[in-house]
Amino acid sequence: MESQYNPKKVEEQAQQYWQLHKTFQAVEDPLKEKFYCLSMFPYPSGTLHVGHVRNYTIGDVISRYQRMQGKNVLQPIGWDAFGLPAENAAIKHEVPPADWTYQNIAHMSQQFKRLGFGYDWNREITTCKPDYYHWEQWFFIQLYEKGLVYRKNATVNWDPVDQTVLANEQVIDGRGWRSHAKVERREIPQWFLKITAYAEELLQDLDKLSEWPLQVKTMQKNWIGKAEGALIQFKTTAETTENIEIFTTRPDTLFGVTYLALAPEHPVSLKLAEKNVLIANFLSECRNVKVAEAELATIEKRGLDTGLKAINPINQQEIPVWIANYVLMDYGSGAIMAVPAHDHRDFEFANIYHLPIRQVIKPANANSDCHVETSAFTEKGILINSEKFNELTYDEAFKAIVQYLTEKNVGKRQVHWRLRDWGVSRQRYWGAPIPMIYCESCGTVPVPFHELPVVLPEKVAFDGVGSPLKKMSEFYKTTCPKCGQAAERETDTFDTFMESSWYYARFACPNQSEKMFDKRTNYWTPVDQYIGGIEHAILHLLYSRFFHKAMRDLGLVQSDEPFTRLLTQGMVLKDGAKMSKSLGNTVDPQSLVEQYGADTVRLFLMFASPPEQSLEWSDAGVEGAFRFLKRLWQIVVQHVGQSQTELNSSGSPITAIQKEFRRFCHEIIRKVTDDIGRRHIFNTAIAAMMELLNTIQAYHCETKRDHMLVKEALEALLLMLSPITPHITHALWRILGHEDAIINQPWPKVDLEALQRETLDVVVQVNGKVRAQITVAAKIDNKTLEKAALEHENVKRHITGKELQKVIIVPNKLINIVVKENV
RNA sequence: GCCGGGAUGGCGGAACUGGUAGACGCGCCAGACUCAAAAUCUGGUGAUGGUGACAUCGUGAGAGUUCGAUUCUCUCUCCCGGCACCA
Repeated sequence: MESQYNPKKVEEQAQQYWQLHKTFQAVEDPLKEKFYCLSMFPYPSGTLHVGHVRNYTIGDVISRYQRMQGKNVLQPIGWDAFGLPAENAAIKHEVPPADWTYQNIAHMSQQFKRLGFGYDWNREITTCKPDYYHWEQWFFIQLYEKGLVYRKNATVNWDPVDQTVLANEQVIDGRGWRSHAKVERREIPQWFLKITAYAEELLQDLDKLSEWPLQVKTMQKNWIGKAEGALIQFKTTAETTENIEIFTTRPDTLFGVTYLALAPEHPVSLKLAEKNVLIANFLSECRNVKVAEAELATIEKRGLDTGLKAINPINQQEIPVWIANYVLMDYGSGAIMAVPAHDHRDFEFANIYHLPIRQVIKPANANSDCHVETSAFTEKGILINSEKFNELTYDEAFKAIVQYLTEKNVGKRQVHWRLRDWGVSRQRYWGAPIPMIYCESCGTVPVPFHELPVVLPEKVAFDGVGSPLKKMSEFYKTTCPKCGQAAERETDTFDTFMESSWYYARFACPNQSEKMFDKRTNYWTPVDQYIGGIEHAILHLLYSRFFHKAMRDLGLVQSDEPFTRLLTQGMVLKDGAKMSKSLGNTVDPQSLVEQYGADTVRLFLMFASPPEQSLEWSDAGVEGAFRFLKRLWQIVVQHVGQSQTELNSSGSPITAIQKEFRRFCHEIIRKVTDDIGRRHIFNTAIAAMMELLNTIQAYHCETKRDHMLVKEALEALLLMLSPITPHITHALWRILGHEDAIINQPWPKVDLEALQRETLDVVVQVNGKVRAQITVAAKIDNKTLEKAALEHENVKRHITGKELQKVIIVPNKLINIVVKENV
């Protein structure tokens, strides 16, 4: 027996045991309740960072806890291996993206293993390998054949010097990161998935996700953004341009419209620019803004009066038509009716260009502030200055005005979604090839299933100027599957969100080479517990939900939603900023593991803050976790070494101290079970276990019964600690004398009888301030309790000479005596 | 700008459903052990006043509801995440 805690040795031995016994190999067993626990798979960026360790420790703790509850647990791991950083590294180090990626995977796998996570490594997935993206390409074609895929123009950031498309991240202050040239918005044809076909279901089914954090559901709801509104036609005075159609959620403000505003990319804007140099110049200025909503929403509002006039269909008033840089082409029809009195953005714009502001809504109640001279009044209220619609409420006016417009055939009610279809084309090399062929005579033809996968060549020279695929005739030159004539492949690759939208289902059958999924997928899916960063609250989780529903409609999976329960971990920050390589504020978990061992690092990360909160990293405190484990080791070793002959045999009945010790021990089991099992809050569970160890340490062990009680407490402590620090508990369980490994033990049970107590400490307040604490019999009635409280010296001091108003009793906790000064 | 979240001792955090603010840990202070140091152990530790019992103040700022507010409502400040090509 080791008298000193040696983490390295202890951890190697435990890991060897798990490997030898294939402990974490998941086997489908219809007779056992399954539990699929998944942490979002990592991008193989090079080395693990603290955020990774936190994420995967949470998953491992939950997996091991569920295993102790008797579940058949699957916990897989894989690599989200396509992506931009590999291309950057390729340029920097002159190494093909594939080589760099595989090296990183090899290194990070070792780090994972050293941390002792209970993964089924047989199911490892690497998304940049053809056996994975084969089925992504296959699925894409399935969607294409179902009409859920189409091609249209979309705007990208164009670097005019490097002649390449830039990611938003690569545009810094409006300029390309390498060339420093001003980026331009440019339209190019791209492939889209019709996620909007599922908008309604994606919105409705949020209600089914009872075990998702409310904040994530709210964000998704707002992102999908179902808006009831109206589509309204405005005739223009020029005969050459067609009508301008706008979408609004506020048809009740139609009388307040003082101008129309078009997006710079609006067809009418483009048409006007053809004949007008000023407009053309303005449009080209608007092009120097990167493709990001945050960018458009924060730039200085600028506009140009086109000279064109439009007619308000409700009152035939003539209003000017402007082009404005704050109008989004992607939302609604790319044109808006501007109501400066009742919209913040229109108000700001109208003030800059001295456009009229006409109030048509007044507050419904007197409490609201409404001063349209100084700011827009955006609340829903009562109509004024709106002719026959005056005095109507929002709901009445909405109905009446839309009905009027419908009758005149110039408008109609319309449901509008903020959600846009998902553009999946990327003009990059390091991604899954889009399996499409362009034939001059047959048009666009999908690659036949038997020719899949379209394999991405890995041995490439990568210079960063455009995709190497566009220069590789051996890749893009092919023949048309329909007519057999020479044709060309699509050289764009998929958005990497494609790979991460279905990997969770593939983990059930990663070695299935004949089809995307098999019956094992139905056994394991949906994921019971999904864990990942809060930064994925919208995009990744929404895309996965969409894929799951689309897969269901193709008969590939059986459930409606991919992830039953979701835990969104907070960011790991250092010095108040997100830890990232670019900021140079990363902490290397590897050196901590070498210094203290994996258990200490795992324990510290789980103890430092609750999982959903952001974690401010500090080096201090790791030492404290290590001290706790050293102390645990010492106490177990001492307990085992305690000679039985030194102990008095205890024929006497159980003492009050022994009873209280056991009560405390079971109270802790109850709390830790609740914290880990229900609340998923590990820091408080660990705090409780630290209290238990403190209590065990302070307990004087004199009799054989004492020894038994301490043993019971230590065993419970090791079992409860084992999901968090699996290695040290593996060793100490053996030291306590157990033959079977702790990994096979069930979770400890609370003895409800042990929890019973005879006395209670009750707080006594006078007018809400704590004045005393009294110890009373647990079964005390309210009258006796009140009497005891009133008799306490300090309470008396605060109530004598005052009039007793009432007494409030919170059972088993608190009594508040409310008194009033006698006047 | 819009959507979502956060702010509690010197620091990380606790207080779960409106009921003792500061559990647990770090740090710090004192003591024990030691020739000495490290390690370890014991005690103390929100602020102010008081020998003490105790009292007053105190959860980003300001208001409100309540017998009672870190918790609920309103207004504001600062910080973090997302905004569709970072993953």
